[in-house]
Amino acid sequence: MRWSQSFLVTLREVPGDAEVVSHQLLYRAGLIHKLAAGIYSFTPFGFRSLRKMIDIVREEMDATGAMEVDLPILQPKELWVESGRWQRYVDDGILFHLEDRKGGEFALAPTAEEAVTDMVRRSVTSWRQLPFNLYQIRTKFRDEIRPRFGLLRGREFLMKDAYSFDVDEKGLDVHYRKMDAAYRRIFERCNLEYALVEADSGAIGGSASQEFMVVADTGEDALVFSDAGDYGANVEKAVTAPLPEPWAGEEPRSFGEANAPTPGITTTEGQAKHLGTTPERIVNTMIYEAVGADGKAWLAAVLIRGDLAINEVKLPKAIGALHVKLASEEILGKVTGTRPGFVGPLGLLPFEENPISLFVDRSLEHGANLWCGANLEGLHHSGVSIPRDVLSLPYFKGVVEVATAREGDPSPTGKGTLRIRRGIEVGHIFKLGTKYSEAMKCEVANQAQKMVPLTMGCYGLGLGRTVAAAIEQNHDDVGIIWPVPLAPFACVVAVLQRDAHVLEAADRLYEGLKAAGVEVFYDDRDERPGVKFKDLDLVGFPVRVVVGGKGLQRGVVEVSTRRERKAAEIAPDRVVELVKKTLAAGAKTLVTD
RNA sequence: CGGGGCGUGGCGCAGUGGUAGCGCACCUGCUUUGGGAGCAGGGGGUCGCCGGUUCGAUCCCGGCCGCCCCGACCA
Repeated sequence: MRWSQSFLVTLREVPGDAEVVSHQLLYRAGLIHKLAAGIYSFTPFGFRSLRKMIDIVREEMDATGAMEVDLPILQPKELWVESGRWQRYVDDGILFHLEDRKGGEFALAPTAEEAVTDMVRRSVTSWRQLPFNLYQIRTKFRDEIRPRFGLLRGREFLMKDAYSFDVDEKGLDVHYRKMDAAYRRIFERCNLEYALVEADSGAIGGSASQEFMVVADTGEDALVFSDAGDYGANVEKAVTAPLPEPWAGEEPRSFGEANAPTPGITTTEGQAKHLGTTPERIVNTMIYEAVGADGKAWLAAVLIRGDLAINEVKLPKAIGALHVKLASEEILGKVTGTRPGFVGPLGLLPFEENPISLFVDRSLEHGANLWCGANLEGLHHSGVSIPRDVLSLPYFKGVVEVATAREGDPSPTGKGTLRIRRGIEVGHIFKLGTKYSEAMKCEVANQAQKMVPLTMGCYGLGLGRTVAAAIEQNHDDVGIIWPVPLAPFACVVAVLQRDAHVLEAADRLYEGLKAAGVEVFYDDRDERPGVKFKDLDLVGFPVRVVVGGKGLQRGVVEVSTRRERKAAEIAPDRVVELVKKTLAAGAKTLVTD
């Protein structure tokens, strides 16, 4: 492909709405265009990279024995009502939905569990037809509350989604491990530094789930790792080993003998300072409105050490609720008689005739000689002992583990301490179990002639997002440094002068590389050398061949890799061989012999 | 959904109650040609949309739409 005949337009300046580096570079290199918030076009160049991503994913999926299918994006509401997801997704506002001319409602699918389960249940009747794994690579739609960062969080995006079907959990394990291995190969082929973390399975539901995260400072997710290398989790899911207890070995003092005023001081730090203690000794009491699986609302009080924060993703599961949110100050006032800052666990009033449910975070289970709010404006109780004063309360319901993991906390594996980094979620694999097959009656006869719901897994991988993540990890201050497998073209030939003999030499090199099977682009534009160098660095061709009059006089052209940007002078007849060797080695450094 | 910001040529921006300007990009010519050239000439904008105030609105006011950031939320 010659530049002079291609549709490639680079930008000198960054469009104002591009915030993160992958977005800026995709834009400047002329690979994508924004059509609306979170909706992007791929140019021919951008699409070449996306296509390579597609091919890699397809190859690795096929290699596992998974079979490609094509499921509709436009899906009838009834299917989504059947699985129970319609209301939830509409309420959350994430589902694009529309009506046909007769008033029938449809969803633009954000995932395809329903569609694939429907197809399977109509075709499969016996365990003998199992197992299998079906995947597709198709556009998905999600009306994200806040699309951002270019391809990293779009409302329309390309995703590979796979769904495995087994007769039992054991079969699911096999599929899950295969997908895990395939994902590792995919991200390794893309030259990505990635990490595996345990994740919350969120709205899709199910038991085990793992996220594949590309480590990048611009990532939207916080990841928790053990520095011993044996633990990783999304911060939403992360747990720690029990924290050191500052009160260990102390004799519990009696309750309330040193009650102290804390007038107008509502922050934990402020109170600790005022009371001459540390935040670890302050009990924070948070009142939540919880909604249970039966749709009933109730109130929960959760106690946590003052130096810790409650993880509101972990909380619902821990206390047996579906959703939680912090109670309004009005409700808070009704059950505690005070305002935030002075709430404590003792003497909490029933709410609408139902006693409040009290939970204690593990960090406080053995706590002694603590301070807590007195449920009176400006007063704290002293000498609080959790086992003595709190665990005995009639509305105490249990000890839970709901603290947010922090940098430096001990790893739950017992080895190492936790570190927090940021990452971009590029893949997510779930063990769904029978959630959808039960809801949608997708059953087969097992060997004992009993009808059983199929055991499912689902495996998502964001393709555009992975391409963007690859740029986040592979760039410098002048442009993209494509990993060879994702580069729009592996190699570029640039001609510096349009003199006949120079052009002729460049043409010959370009044709020679093409004939040798190298994916080569040819910058044959009538531009000054400086312009070309800048553009080629920006677009990020892994290997560059520069043909100029001065070099030709000495019988050489210049070859370099984008990553090193160190040129070597090479005789033209050796270029094809060296370029091929360099590309085969990943184009990190130039192979010159 | 709460808070903040922004909509002016392809991109980045300035500006004014009296018919709109700069830089980059683009076109033509000449000179140039190894890291975003110089000079000269030129084309391109219903100033997001609707309404109001005004003799007159891109500017002031109201509404709407769109976009970006922070937060909440979120496979």
